Amino acid sequence: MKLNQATDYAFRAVLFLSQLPKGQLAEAKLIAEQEKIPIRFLLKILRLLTAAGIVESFRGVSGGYALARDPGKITMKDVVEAVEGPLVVNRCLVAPEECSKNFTARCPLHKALFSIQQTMNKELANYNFADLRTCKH
Amino acid sequence: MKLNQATDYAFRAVLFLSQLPKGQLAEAKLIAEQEKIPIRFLLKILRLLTAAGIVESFRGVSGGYALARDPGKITMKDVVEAVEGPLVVNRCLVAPEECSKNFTARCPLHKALFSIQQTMNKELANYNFADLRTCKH
DNA sequence: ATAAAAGTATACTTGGTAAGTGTACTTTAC
DNA sequence: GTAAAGTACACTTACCAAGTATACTTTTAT
Repeated sequence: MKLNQATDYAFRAVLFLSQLPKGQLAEAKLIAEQEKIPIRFLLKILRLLTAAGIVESFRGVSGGYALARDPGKITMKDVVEAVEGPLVVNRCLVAPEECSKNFTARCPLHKALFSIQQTMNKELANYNFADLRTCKH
Repeated sequence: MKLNQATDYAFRAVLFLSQLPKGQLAEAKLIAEQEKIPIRFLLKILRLLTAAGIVESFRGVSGGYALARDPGKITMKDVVEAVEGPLVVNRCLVAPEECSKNFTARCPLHKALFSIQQTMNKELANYNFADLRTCKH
């Protein structure tokens, strides 16, 4: 029940970009150094964030990365989903055939876990990077 | 960000025991069959639950397992912690030296993740097995 | 007393996945 | 046209989740 390391790095990278003046790019190398993230691993993560439309990448000399939209419009949930895919608290929630009892909707555990997952998603969606940047919350 | 399979099995085993008349034992073999859990794996999980004081074990012929206390006093959080240990949403929350920025308390991400973890714990503690047994919630 | 039915202890296996690397390629500014 | 950026994808390594094996102990019934 833990977020993975890539997600943690992604949080830091997005927070870093949130702190830049609007429109300014940062190269992967700079982010990696500042946030102490292995560069090649960061590049991979940045591609996930780009694919998800959270950051924008610019190739070529003096290229780099910037947020693709206002940091107030980027939540921790967005970042988690970009890196790990949708949150799944228990495999029975996504694969009923994995459920040893498989009567999904009638299983009280299933219902409880689903509700817990919803809470988790709501909570993650509560934090946006404009607030995080300025240490609100 | 997923609970592991052992925890899922533990939920089912505890729910099963919650449904027994008070004081009645069930052998591991019966639980395993009913809940479709590999027996040797279940035995291992039952030992964790026993060590945590959630179930009570009785050895010898006509031994078995029973809840160690009222199902209303056993929450999903208790079970998760018995099997996986305390919930840790991000490793920086438990190992500041793992945090690439390591100024723990001042890191806005740290604060956010900690608060999310707290919410998660509260939510898990909200579900007890007396309610789950009767499909409340 | 002893055999059978239960749980206990501990070590092992296996497969998958997290985390990180390597090599080769493409785009763009100068 | 070359150097500085990002891209693509394959590979490695190590750990850990999930499950299995072997040997042991406790208890009850006969």
